[in-house]
Amino acid sequence: MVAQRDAERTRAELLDVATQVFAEDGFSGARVDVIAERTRTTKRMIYYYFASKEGLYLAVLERAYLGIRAAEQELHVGDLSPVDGVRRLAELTFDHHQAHPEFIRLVSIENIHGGRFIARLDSLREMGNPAASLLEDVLSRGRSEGTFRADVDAVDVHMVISAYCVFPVANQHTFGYLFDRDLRDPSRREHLRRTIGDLVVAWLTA
Amino acid sequence: MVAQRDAERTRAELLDVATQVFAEDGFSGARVDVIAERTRTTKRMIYYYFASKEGLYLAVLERAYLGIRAAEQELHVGDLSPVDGVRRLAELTFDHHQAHPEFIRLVSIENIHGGRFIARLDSLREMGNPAASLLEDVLSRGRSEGTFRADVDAVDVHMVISAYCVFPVANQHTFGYLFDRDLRDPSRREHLRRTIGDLVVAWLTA
DNA sequence: GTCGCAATGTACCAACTGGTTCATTGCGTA
DNA sequence: TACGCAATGAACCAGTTGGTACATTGCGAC
Repeated sequence: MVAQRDAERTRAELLDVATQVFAEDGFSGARVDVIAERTRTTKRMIYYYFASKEGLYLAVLERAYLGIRAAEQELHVGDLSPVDGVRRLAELTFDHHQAHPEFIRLVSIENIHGGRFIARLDSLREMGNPAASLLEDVLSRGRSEGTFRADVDAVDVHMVISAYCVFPVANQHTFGYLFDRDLRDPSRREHLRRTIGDLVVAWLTA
Repeated sequence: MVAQRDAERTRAELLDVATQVFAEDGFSGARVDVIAERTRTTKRMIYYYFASKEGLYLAVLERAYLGIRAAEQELHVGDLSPVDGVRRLAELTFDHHQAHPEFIRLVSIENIHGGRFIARLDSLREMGNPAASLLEDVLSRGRSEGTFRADVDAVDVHMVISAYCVFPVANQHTFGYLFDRDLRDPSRREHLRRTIGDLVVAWLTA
C-alpha cells in the first residue's frame, strides 16, 4: 500500500496544482476549492501548510523563480566568441521561455498586481541573476575586443532578450487574434528563435 | 443646474472608471461595487447599459482598442527614407505605449484570460491595423531599395517593436525589483527610446 | 399640463468563497 | 503497546459579490 501520509508529497502536489491554477486564472480568479479538488488532499491542507491563499501564492511564485534560476545556473558560454556567446545566450533564453509558459503567466499576473507579492520574497533578490551575470561577462569581452557597441549595458541587453522571448507567450492570444498568426505554432518556432539571435547580434555589432 | 440626466455622460463615466479599475485589478479582481462607487451614478446603471460585469469589460476592451487604432491613423512616415521611416515608427510606437500604460495592462489581462473576450469583438479585426500597414509599406520600400533584409515580414518587425515597447510597462514591477532598475523612470526614457530605433535599424540593415 | 418611457435609486438576495472548528487517524518512539 | 503529535477529513460559517425587483423621477412630445 502506498504511504497514506507523506507531508512532502502533499505539499509538493499542492504547489504543483496551485501553480497550474494560479497561472491559469490569476490570483483573484483562482479558487482555493478548485485547487484542493484537483489534489488528492483537501482544502484543509492548504491552510495547514500555507496558512492562506496568499501564502500559497507566495510559495508558488518563489518556487517558480527558484526553478528558473537553477536552470540558468546550467548555462555556460565562456568558451564561445562574444558574438556566438550572445547569440547562444539569446537562443537558450528563448528555448527556456518557450518551455515554461506557466512561469511567464505567473510573472504577468504578478505585474498586474503591481509586484506586491514578489516584493516580499527576499530570497529571490539575494540569489542574483545567473543569466544577467553571464551576459555581463560576454558583453565586456565583446566590448574590449571592439566588436560590441559600448552605449548599452548588460541589463539593457537582457531586457531586449527578455522582451522578445516573453512576448510570444505572454501576448499570444491578443496578437494571434489581431494578426491571425499563432506565435506558439511549432512550425514558426525556429524562425522566431533565429530572429532573436540575428536581432541582438546585429544590434550589438552595428 | 447641471443636467441631472445625461445618458451619454453616464455611460462614458462608467467606461472611464471601469477602464481604470479593470486595468488595476484584472477582471476577477475588479469589483462591480467599486466601479459604481467611483462614479456619480449607481451599480444599477452598469446593468442597465452593459447587462453584466462581462458586458462592461467587453465594452472597456473594445473602446481601448478603438482608441489605439484611431491614434495609429494619425501616423505618417511616407515622406521619410525607409531607414528613417522604421526608426520613426518604432519611436512613435514607443511613445504611444509609454503614454497608455492602462491599455497595456488591459491587454495583459486579456491574455491571462486566454483572449476569450477579445475573440468576441469582431469590430477590432475588421478595422485592420494601421501601424502594421504602414510598416508593410516602409519595409517593402526598403527591401526593393536593397537596404533591408528580406527574411522577415512586416508582422515579424511589428512583433519585435511591440515586444520591446510593451515590456517596460507590462513587466516594470518584476523587472524593477529583480534588477533594481525602474524602467518607467522618466530619466531613462530617452535611452530606451533611442535603443528601439537602433535595434530595429541595425537588424533590418544587417 | 400630462402622458409615456428612458433613466435612475434603494433595498435586497442567493450563491460563492476564503477560512475555521473540531474530531480523527496514522506514524515514530520509548 | 501506549503516548504525543503531525497530518488529515468533513462539515460549517460569515462576509462578500454579482445580479435583481421594484418604485421613482425627469424629459420630450403632443
